[in-house]
Amino acid sequence: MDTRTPPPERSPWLPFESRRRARDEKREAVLRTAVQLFLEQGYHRATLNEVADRLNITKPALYNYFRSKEDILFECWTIGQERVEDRIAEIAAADESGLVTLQMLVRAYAAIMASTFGASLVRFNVADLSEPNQKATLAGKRRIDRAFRNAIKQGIADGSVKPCDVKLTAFAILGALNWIGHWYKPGGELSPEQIANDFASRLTADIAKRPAKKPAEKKATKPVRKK
Amino acid sequence: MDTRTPPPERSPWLPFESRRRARDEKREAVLRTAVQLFLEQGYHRATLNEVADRLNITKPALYNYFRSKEDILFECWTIGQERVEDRIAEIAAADESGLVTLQMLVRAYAAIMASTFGASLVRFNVADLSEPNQKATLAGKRRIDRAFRNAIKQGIADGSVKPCDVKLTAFAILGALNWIGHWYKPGGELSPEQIANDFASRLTADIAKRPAKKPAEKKATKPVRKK
Amino acid sequence: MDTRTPPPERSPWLPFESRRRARDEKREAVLRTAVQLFLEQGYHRATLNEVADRLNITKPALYNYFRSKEDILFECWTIGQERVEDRIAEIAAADESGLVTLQMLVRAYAAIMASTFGASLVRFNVADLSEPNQKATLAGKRRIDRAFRNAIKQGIADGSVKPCDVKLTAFAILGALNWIGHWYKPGGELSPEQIANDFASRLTADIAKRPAKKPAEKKATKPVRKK
Amino acid sequence: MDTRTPPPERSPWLPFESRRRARDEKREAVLRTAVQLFLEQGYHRATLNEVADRLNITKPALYNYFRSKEDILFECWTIGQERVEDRIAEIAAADESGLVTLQMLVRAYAAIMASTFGASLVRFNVADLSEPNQKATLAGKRRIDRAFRNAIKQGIADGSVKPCDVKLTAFAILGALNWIGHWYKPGGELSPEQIANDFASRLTADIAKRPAKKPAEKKATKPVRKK
DNA sequence: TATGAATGAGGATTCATTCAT
DNA sequence: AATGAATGAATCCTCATTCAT
Repeated sequence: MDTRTPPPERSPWLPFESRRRARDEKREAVLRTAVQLFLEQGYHRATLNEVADRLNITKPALYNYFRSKEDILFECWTIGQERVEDRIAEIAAADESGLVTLQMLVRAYAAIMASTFGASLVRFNVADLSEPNQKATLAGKRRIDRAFRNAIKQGIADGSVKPCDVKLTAFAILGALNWIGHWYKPGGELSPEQIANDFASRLTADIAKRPAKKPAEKKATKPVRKK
Repeated sequence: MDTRTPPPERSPWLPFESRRRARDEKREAVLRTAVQLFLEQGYHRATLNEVADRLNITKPALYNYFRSKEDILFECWTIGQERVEDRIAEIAAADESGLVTLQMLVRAYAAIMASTFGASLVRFNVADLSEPNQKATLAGKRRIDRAFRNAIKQGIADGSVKPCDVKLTAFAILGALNWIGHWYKPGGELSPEQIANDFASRLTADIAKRPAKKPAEKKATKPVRKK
Repeated sequence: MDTRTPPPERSPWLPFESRRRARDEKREAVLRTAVQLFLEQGYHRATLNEVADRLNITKPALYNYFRSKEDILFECWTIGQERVEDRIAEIAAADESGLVTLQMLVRAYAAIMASTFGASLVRFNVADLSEPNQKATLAGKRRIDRAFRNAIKQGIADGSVKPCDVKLTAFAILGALNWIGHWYKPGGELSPEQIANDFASRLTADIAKRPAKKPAEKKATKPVRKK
Repeated sequence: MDTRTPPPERSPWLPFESRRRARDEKREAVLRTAVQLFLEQGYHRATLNEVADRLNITKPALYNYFRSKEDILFECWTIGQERVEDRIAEIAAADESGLVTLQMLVRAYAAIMASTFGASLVRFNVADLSEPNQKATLAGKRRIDRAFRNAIKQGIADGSVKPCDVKLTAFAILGALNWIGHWYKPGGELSPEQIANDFASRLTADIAKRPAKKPAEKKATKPVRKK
């Protein structure tokens, strides 16, 4: 409907490229709108009609980009999940001490929880996904869990974290973090970064061997002995 | 099921009483079944037919006890909420120090979160309630928030709690607690009481002025070194 | 249901009689309440529960007096119909001229239309009755029609009425009368009797041979030549 | 669906136009079917399934054209009402004497009553409409009433009508007319036009100052002095 | 790619009616 | 005679999804 009459001197790939890009942009727009609506009203109350309306398109048009409503739901969840996993990978690559790693995880995860796609991780209902997608979801959740638990275990091993029940500790920390997805409203007193920094120290205070004073903003600089 | 064969000296009210009791028992049975199903499948996927089936009655029979599906949802929520508020009132009446009060709140709330009606407090979607019921729900949530914040404030005032950001502290604690409603499965390694006791000390460790001895479930034992 | 343990000194008939009377009174009360409600809300919108509520009894109690909702509807209609037929018979027995008979019919029918049971004759929907009852209803309507047409025919024959299309004349008169059942509200400016008298002359004015001066209130005194 | 192969000189709007037209035609088809069914069985007994069946579509398809069953009911009523009001406006514009105006109203209204949409005006139950629609309905009925009353009043004023009780006269006339909606069956001996003409003279005979001899068919030719 | 129209599946709700007490 | 509880049948309506254009 657009790039008709492509100027002959341009590579024939460009229109294709730009077309793909346009398509991806529209896909994303749908997801952004949908995740917003799902969070506002819940997955079931939100209708595809409403999603389409907000985008000034019609309902069937959505099916050019997604196979089903559930597909949209799952992709929203996936985006959040990928963001988390990317950060986890980055942090793992930093190869810091257990405590510092944990603090970095907390900070990163807190920030994500304050975003729409992040909140979708904890506010969507797994039961609304198809069986295969449920599995993927649960696997993802487990990976996050594992990242936190591993950091704690490592911390205990490297002496940066006091011995403690790893599972419960991880649950407590993740619970506090996930809750952000429920109470955080953009435009409040605290920015996501402030919350993230506060939680990074707060949630690790009781298990840090050396009273982990506010870990630095951008980087956990505290020279806790590297593993 | 009841006082059939009424001895002649019994009050003529008994049949009435027993009928009322039977009715209340049935109401409760419906709520127990419904809350279970709602937690398993989510409010929208769960159908009244399924609720009725599990109770070996027919769908319209439910309407003898509840006005609508939403009514059932709200009553489930109400039961959980009342349990919490009852405990809050009891704890407030105990008139302990801020820290101890907070620890008692944590312990009580954690235990409730590990029950079905408790979990419904955090796993149901407020958007699924009618406007007036939404208001009631939010008011209830606020009262819980306030109870925790007040305990923290009081603790700061009476010196049992370190100065801290009251709001964020409460959010962190409540988040860890609410998360129990998502991960706790009956029959796991830890009993609700164990979780409750663990969290009571864990979640207050970093803000307790004097090494929060593991507040006794029966007794506070662990001499955790002061900071 | 029966005369168990009849008090020995009283006639065994009296309790039975009075019981039957009580029963009949209740039946009538149900009908009065029902017809009222049916007229207010329409047969389908009116529920038996509401009928029962207004009588301070419960819904199943109604089934002691009637076999079904439709039964109630039909009996309401029957009462109205009987009232009409009784008057028709009386008037026929008076053996007056065609015109006078017609005027008497109009007056009588108008008054009935201004009553609840009368209005039910024209405001209930025949389609809501069972097949046999529909037949009875239609037969009744036909008898009324016939009474009016006969009076007109007779009037033409005896010279008290101008020659005219009998069928259309009857339709016009009955239409005006039936409409009363729709617009008459008790407590208005005009009493049923006033309306009845007015219509008696109004609706016959154009077909009366001799200008039918207001026929007298109690009796159609106008000495139209007797047949 | 049609105008494929658009001749280049045709407006590009045609496909749109034709689609809109198709839509309107379908809407109308639904209304025609529905009004028929509602008249046959009554609004409540008639189900949307049956309406859809008669149209060879499925029930939910109806919701492309109407918001609810009641919406359909109301639109049926509206069509009838508009037909009446259009004729009223035309007749008012003719600016004839009161008597002639009245006769024109009677003739027009009688003809409409013999149509399905006209009959729906008097055979549907106002109580089946939503509150706002009830108001609209009643307002419409009042406008019709007023048209008739005004004609009578004007007739009295201009001397073409004998002094009389305006309200009762209008009731009598409208009653006779409305009754047509109940008894008229297409295919009977009399055509709607015949009925209309008959009633036009019949219902005004008793109040016409100069014995209104059969007012002419197309036009009230009787040289009643123009106002 | 986008749309209007249509569909199938399902779900909550209402209500007359019955039954055991 | 009356009641509370239960039922079965039905109906409206919603919505994700598909299809022809």
